[in-house]
Amino acid sequence: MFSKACEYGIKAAIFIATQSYEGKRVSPKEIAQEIDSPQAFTAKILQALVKNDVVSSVKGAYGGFEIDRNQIASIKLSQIVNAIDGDTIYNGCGLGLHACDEAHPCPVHDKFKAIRTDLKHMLENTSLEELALNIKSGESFLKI
Amino acid sequence: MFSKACEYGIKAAIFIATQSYEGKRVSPKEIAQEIDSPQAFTAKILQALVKNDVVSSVKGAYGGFEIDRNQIASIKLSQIVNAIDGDTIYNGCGLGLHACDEAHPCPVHDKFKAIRTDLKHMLENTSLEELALNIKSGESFLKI
DNA sequence: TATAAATAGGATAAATTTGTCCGAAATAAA
DNA sequence: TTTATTTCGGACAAATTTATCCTATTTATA
Repeated sequence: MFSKACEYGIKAAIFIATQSYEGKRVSPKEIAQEIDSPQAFTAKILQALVKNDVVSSVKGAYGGFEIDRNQIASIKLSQIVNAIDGDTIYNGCGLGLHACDEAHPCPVHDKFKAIRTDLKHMLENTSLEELALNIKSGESFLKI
Repeated sequence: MFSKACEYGIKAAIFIATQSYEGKRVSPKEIAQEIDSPQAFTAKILQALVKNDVVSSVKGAYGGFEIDRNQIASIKLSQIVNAIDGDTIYNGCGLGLHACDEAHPCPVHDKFKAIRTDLKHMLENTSLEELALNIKSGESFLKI
């Protein structure tokens, strides 16, 4: 569904959020351990999240990655997915046609429409807050 | 959503079905032209569809690919997707966790569940017949 | 100011997916 | 039986994604 990079990005953002609630900045090393991902690759993905204003970074000693506590609730899954994979998952054609639309649909256009709309809606209405709180409460997990 | 190979496979199967209704066998060359795909790569994908009993092939002169007219209605999209991409799209974990289930869910487990179930249901209930008939009637298109 | 710690970012490598090429095997027709 | 045609299948190549490594830059603290 999503690229590996996007999976790591989502998990990283959730972990950073949980730590930011406690006023802690985290390093790519900690993040990679916590979400079971390759460290250097994760660091690259974090750069993309910083550029797209999903997380913020502080360079130098005592630096690290964090998310403004007051913004966690307003950050949606769609922002993270967009930052890394773009919007082709829920906007592109299911069969890869370049110009697929209502007037010129691919064979599965209508069939996919509902599913993609649901997916889009879900991504746009799922906040980092609820995902992070579920992790903190032990209801869900970032690895294994 | 699907791999390029899977997109080509779905379109190829639809085209073969339309031609099989008219008793015509088709070559990878014709298929590739009709669905706008790389010919040799398409031929490889056709082999996978043959192995998984989605289409049948006839070797030698006057050979080609075809689908038994009486089976077109009973072949579902899910068979094609399974033959090429496997079932990870609607069975694997949305965040790539190896052992994600109800008891040990990833943060998006429940959010994805409905969407993936819908996707699975759609793929299992969409027949090659309806897709091929829509192409024949000009309601949908395989390229551009 | 010097030092240590941390992210940024470019270069590179490995793995996977996508795509090509060519000879072997099969088959219909002359 | 020979020939032309066609799929099969293995080897190879290109492109993309995933992953690593190293240096530059930034910054808090001593």
